[in-house]
Amino acid sequence: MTTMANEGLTIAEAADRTGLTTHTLRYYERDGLMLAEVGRTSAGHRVYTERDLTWLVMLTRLRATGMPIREISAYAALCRARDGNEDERLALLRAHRRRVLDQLAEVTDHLGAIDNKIGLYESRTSTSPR
Amino acid sequence: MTTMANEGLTIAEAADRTGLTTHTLRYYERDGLMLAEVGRTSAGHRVYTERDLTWLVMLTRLRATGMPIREISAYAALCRARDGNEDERLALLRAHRRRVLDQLAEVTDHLGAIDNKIGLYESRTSTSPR
DNA sequence: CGTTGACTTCGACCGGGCTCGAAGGACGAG
DNA sequence: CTCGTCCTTCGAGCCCGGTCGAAGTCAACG
Repeated sequence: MTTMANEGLTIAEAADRTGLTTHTLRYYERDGLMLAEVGRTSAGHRVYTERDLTWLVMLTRLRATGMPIREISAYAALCRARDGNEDERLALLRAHRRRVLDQLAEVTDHLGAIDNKIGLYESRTSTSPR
Repeated sequence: MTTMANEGLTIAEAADRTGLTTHTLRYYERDGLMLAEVGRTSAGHRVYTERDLTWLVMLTRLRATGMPIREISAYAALCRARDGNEDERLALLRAHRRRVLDQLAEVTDHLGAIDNKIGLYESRTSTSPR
């Protein structure tokens, strides 16, 4: 099974392209993380569109920056409710952005301290820096 | 019970000063994360020294930058084995440093994409930026 | 002395985020 | 046909990093 029709990928292809596993894709869908219902073939097999893929990339970014599944689910629900809730979505994203920035700053700070420690070891042993 | 003797804190004081819970402190100790055996009073109560506190701060930094418990345990073990294993410790820290840097870069990248998304919403709704 | 209260150990449990396996259905290749 | 592959659902299991509670001990205060 290569492509199906053209536009419309199998779950395996979607997994390939997103770097997620088929198990994870099904899990995300179950948990209401998809923006829109994932299509099915007559046989009941999932069909992913490019739109789905695009969302999965965004979803992956949100996950990779630490947004909890619950919150992504909430965001997806807002998007699904085609309403004038854009400000809510925006607020959600902005709150996330803030948290990520804070966390970046914190990690950077900790990293500095770790670097100091590394510096101490370097100055005490024969191991040359870098 | 306030201070005990002077220098030498109870677990509750150590918890206060590190921001960890007493449960977590005991858990860390059980898991071999401490640099040196934590002292005990005659009654069997833990006594934390300033040295312990200093290490707990470092430990917290390692955790906050994502070093797994296992690896911290390995590092602590190296430190406990008073040997010429400084190069191993250094290697461990440098590997961690690398991972943290990579992760910072990745998160920053994802954040950029999220910012773009935010920008789109901002340009589409009445909500003012900032 | 008795009561308080902070401590001890031990082992069970929790929440998040997957990860996996069993059982069964479709379909194309040979 | 039959085989093999890929899919389906469902529910259980796993790893991590704590988190909690029960039951017991000890020192100090009144």
